[in-house]
Amino acid sequence: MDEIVRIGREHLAVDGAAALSLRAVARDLGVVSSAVYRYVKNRDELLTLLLVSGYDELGDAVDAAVASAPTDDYRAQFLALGRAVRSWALAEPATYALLFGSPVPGYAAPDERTSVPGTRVPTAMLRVCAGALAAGRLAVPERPAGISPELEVGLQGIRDQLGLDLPDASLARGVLVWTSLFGRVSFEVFGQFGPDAFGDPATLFELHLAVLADELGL
Amino acid sequence: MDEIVRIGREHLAVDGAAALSLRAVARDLGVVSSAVYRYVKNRDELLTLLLVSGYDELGDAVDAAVASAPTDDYRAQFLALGRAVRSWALAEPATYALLFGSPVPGYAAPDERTSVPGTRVPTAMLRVCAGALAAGRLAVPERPAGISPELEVGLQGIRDQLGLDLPDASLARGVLVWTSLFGRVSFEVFGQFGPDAFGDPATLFELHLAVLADELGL
DNA sequence: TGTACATCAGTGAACGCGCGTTCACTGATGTAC
DNA sequence: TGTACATCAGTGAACGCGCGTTCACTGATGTAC
Repeated sequence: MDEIVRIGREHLAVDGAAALSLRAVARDLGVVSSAVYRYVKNRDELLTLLLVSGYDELGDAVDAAVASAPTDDYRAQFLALGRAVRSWALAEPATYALLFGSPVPGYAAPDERTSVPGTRVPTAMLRVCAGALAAGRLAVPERPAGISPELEVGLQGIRDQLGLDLPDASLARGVLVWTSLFGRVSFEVFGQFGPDAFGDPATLFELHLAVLADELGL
Repeated sequence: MDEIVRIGREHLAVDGAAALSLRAVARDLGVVSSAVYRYVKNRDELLTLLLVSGYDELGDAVDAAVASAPTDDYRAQFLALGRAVRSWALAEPATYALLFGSPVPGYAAPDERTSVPGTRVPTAMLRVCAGALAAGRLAVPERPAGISPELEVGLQGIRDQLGLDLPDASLARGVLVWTSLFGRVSFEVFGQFGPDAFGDPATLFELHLAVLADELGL
């Protein structure tokens, strides 16, 4: 039942991921704790369910945002993506923390169930870049000198996995912009900016997003 | 006793911050659990102690790295800072997670004890920029159009607090680079890059750091 | 040099709590003939 | 239309666990005279 997932997500917000308790979910479900075991194998599986549900919700929000921008305006698509990430994170801070905060101790996400939904955002971002490249609208940075053979293989891995044909320099930039975006959002969501938060975080975010778009070559 | 802090940090590594237990620390200390209360008021205070100890260790590492770069090479100072952050994070992933991961549920860090050590890294970074500016070696970006009055006040707050005279455009960039650096490091430390990690994360980090230095105007 | 006393580190028992997980079970609902 | 049976959702008791925190206490160490 996705009632379990819904309530689980609520509990994430109150207790945090590490303290997520099957018993508490059962309580809110109005059911005895052992009943939950009919639907969920154990606590780890509940976490996995929440993880996947979160990744999918974020992925949907991002895809919708990108799709709502003009098809030939790649910079606008990236800006929409960035805003969607921030909005969703601020709306769902607890689930965001589960996905992008510190790992839950003692829990390892099963790759086979999380890796696809977990890469939807970077995939969408690089697809925007690939679209811009195809349209001759991507500024490809000069190839940096220090690319090692191992790194070349790694970047090729991304290309193969996504089926996108971006040059190494753009891919490397893409990874930096991806992590920068989430770093920027995490600091805001997790309160690292301190109590004042620079007065106007939304405006500051717009400034930052524009810099990231430049950096990507859009 | 800083024996408590030492053991507490070890436990962070095994159990994570949310599951940090006074009893477990006492056990490793070879002492009955109630004995710890002679030194620490309660669990929250232990967390605060660990937080401050972590911030200070990171701050020391960063300051030392910056100081070891040539005084007139501001870009080298920034690169040293970035490498120090990454090295320390990889060496102390659990403490790093306490400082920069998801907030511990039910625990709010007391501002009066954490705000000073907590701002050492961004302070050091902006000091490098200020040095470069004074030496005429900082490329100040064009002032972005969208700076709101509230944001202007917020940026002025940073200037006042740090006693550094950097233009708004550089400060805004500084905040982005700061969050980007930690975002990039967090993804690597928290395993968000997936099992392969792009083949050669150290080289990729160097590439990224160079881009961030450019972005800062160094 | 010796005695009286205060300080202090650590003890051990106890409190009440919530947790994950297992197990044999009840009773309602649906299906087959 | 009616009966027999299988399926299935949920029950409730129990297990053993570790936790934070309080409390009255012991015994060693240090200080004052």
